[in-house]
Amino acid sequence: MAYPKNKTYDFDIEELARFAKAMGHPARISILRYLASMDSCFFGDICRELPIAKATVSQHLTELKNAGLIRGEIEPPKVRYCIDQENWEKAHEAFRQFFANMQPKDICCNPED
Amino acid sequence: MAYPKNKTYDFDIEELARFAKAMGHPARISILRYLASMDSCFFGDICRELPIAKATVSQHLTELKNAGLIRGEIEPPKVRYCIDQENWEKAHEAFRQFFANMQPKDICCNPED
DNA sequence: AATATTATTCGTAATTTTGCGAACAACAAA
DNA sequence: TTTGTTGTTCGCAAAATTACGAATAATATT
Repeated sequence: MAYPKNKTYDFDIEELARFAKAMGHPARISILRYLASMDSCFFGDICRELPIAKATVSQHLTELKNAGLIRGEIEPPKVRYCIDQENWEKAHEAFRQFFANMQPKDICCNPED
Repeated sequence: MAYPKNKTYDFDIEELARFAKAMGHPARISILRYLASMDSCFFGDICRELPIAKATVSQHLTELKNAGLIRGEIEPPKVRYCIDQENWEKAHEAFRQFFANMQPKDICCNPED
């Protein structure tokens, strides 16, 4: 049995999957892209960029925070959000390595194509 | 819940989210990494690498196929799987651009850190 | 024809995700 | 104190995800 059937995966794999999962929704990609294009902004600014209710935006922000990709700071009565630089770099590197792993090939599966 | 009809996102954003979502599970990351390390292999080989039932592996493979990241070819009585080179490159480029978009910053949200 | 191998599909269940409006909390302003 | 602004949380519902064993299909072997 090549892989012990104990239902776990290596840390690197779980970490990459966690980052990918956090990015696995267009609203969250939109949020990240928006935040990445500036220093920081308020919840209301993000909300105005998205075609969904504020309650839902708040939920997506929570998921991104839990994944470590963004941070939020209370500035009464507003909340300022920004990219979490450290984990953003971690994610960047994880994806970079993942794709770099691909070996060059001649032909795959389908020689007739 | 599939975004309500009048609430959509740009194609690029949806595409990146779709790739990310497909990568958002450790089993699928494992499969992709395994396939990326070789030319191609059979279902049984993939199955042996994972700590989950074959029915579940089959489901994950279907998701990766639907996302366009892999392909499967029947070679009775086996099925040969491989990375879909074209879409893999598309995904690679999409992630690369996404992370490249980040502007360099001095300090974010938390000057006291 | 009967049997073995390989992988998908079916049926089902538990959990998570996505979404919204309403209610709420915290603070500022009038 | 009352009102307004900002954003989170609550309560709920629909849909998707993840997982497994059993059944099935397709082919090769005996």
